[in-house]
Amino acid sequence: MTSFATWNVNSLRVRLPQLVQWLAANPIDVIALQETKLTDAEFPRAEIEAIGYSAAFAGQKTYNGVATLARSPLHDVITELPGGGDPQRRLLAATVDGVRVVNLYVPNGQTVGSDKYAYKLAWLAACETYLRDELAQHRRLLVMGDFNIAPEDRDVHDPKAWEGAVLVSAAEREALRRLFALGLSDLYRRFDQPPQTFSWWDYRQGAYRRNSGLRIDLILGSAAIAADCAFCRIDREPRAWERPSDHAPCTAGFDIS
DNA sequence: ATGGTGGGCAGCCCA
Repeated sequence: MTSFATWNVNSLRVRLPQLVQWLAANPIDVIALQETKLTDAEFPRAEIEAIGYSAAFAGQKTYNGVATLARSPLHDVITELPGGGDPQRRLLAATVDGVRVVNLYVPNGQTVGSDKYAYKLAWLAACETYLRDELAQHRRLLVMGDFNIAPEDRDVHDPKAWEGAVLVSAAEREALRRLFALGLSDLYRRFDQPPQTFSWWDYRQGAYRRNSGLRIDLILGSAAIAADCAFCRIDREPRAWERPSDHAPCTAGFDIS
């Protein structure tokens, strides 16, 4: 079994002890991290190597930042969407053990109609073009990260309250559907799952305690790797730890022959 | 309640 995970840690500096704890308890081969909020110079490489992982990272000061940790070497690393021009560090691709792994931190979008929302949709369109190319080159492709989009109403604790809002709006879901249409499937939905399972809960108003969450952290797989997927789950336990990230880690396991 | 909480960095930005 080879296991891949994704986790928006909301500051790797703050969450490093929790990451180390979680990796000690879970046999993870590759983990994609988002919102590291560290420059590359500040990346805790020694601490990561000490627990047996190599790392590739694309960081920036204060905001965003992605990193991919792996027990095997990371090859052919890409740190931005082709064409460049975006100073925000939101994408990191690497090949590990024959699997192309794309780590995404999709823009939040703030509110429908805002400049940040337009940036989100433009970013997703550029990402679609990029992923089409990656799919043409790699039979086994995983795209995982914080998509900042709940794919369907069943991924939303209160669809009526959220109707039309950012993270669930029709244009965002359509952009995500276009990624699926490339030949990527939401691995979580390949299995029976308990209802009302989410990956993110707002820090405010006791959202986690009330399970007022959304499933916005996803693992997408190309057909070849999806066929080998044995499980996909969300581990909500770390969200209940002291001083948690607002996101839970999501894991997919594969029988890769 | 155009609030609420948390991270980062210095009175706001961003989620």
